[in-house]
Amino acid sequence: MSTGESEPLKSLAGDPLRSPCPVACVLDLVGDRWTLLVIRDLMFGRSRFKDFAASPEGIPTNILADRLQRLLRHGLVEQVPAAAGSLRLGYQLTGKGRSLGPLLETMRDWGLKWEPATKAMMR
Amino acid sequence: MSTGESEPLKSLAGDPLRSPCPVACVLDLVGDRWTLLVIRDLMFGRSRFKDFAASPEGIPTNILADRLQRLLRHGLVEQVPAAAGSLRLGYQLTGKGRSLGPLLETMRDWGLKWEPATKAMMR
DNA sequence: CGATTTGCTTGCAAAGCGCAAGTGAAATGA
DNA sequence: TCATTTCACTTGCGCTTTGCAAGCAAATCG
Repeated sequence: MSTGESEPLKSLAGDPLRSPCPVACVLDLVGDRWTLLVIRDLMFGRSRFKDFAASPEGIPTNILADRLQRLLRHGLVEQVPAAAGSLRLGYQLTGKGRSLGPLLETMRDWGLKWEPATKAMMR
Repeated sequence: MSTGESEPLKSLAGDPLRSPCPVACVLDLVGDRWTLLVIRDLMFGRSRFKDFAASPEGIPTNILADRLQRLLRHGLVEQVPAAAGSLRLGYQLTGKGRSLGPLLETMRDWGLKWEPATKAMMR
């Protein structure tokens, strides 16, 4: 049966997709000025709220809290004990999150090539 | 001589950089929900304002105008006559803009792998 | 314990976004 | 040629998001 109304597409997390385009879908996840910087820090092995907040770009703490929630919701990040026997939780990338590595590398290489004022950090 | 104040880094286009990180620099250029969709359309050979506006994501025309200006300013896009003998102008990618191809492909592949509701278009 | 650090939340002003409507120049067609 | 339509924006407006500062309770440290 058909209603004549087409259902809006839904992402895995339940959010409506703007279109079936995979690029648009990725942008709905990480298409802002901060999210991929947090993921970059996670790739470097950082795991604590304060570590992300201490990065040189200076992400506001309310934005950081929001982005971490969003990454948890979408399964890019998970929470683990911050240290052995600690009550606090830290964050780490899931397989899905880690698989954004090539995307970050591609962005890094493009930035290095076209913006001479930038420099890659090792660690 | 030194003032004790460190100058804020500037991008090629003169905007201040948030940090020397090439990833942060790229995000300052294309880190939003629309810019890379316009570049995607340009990669597909589209060149006119109305073509971008007609894409299924439905970019608002004021945002589109703003993003095209910004892409021009940063040298990712240039203007050319829309047709032979036409007074109107169309847009096309510069070498710098076209070199974002691998980034879009990486995003597309990630989206296809992790969001089953998406589908790549050929042309 | 008391002091400090951490991981947030809240309040607020400013900026950006999204929708709809408007505008003037260019192209089209009769 | 001249009316009509299309195109490429621009404007206005309400809403959301952002960014900064301050506040706060729980966890950790000394």
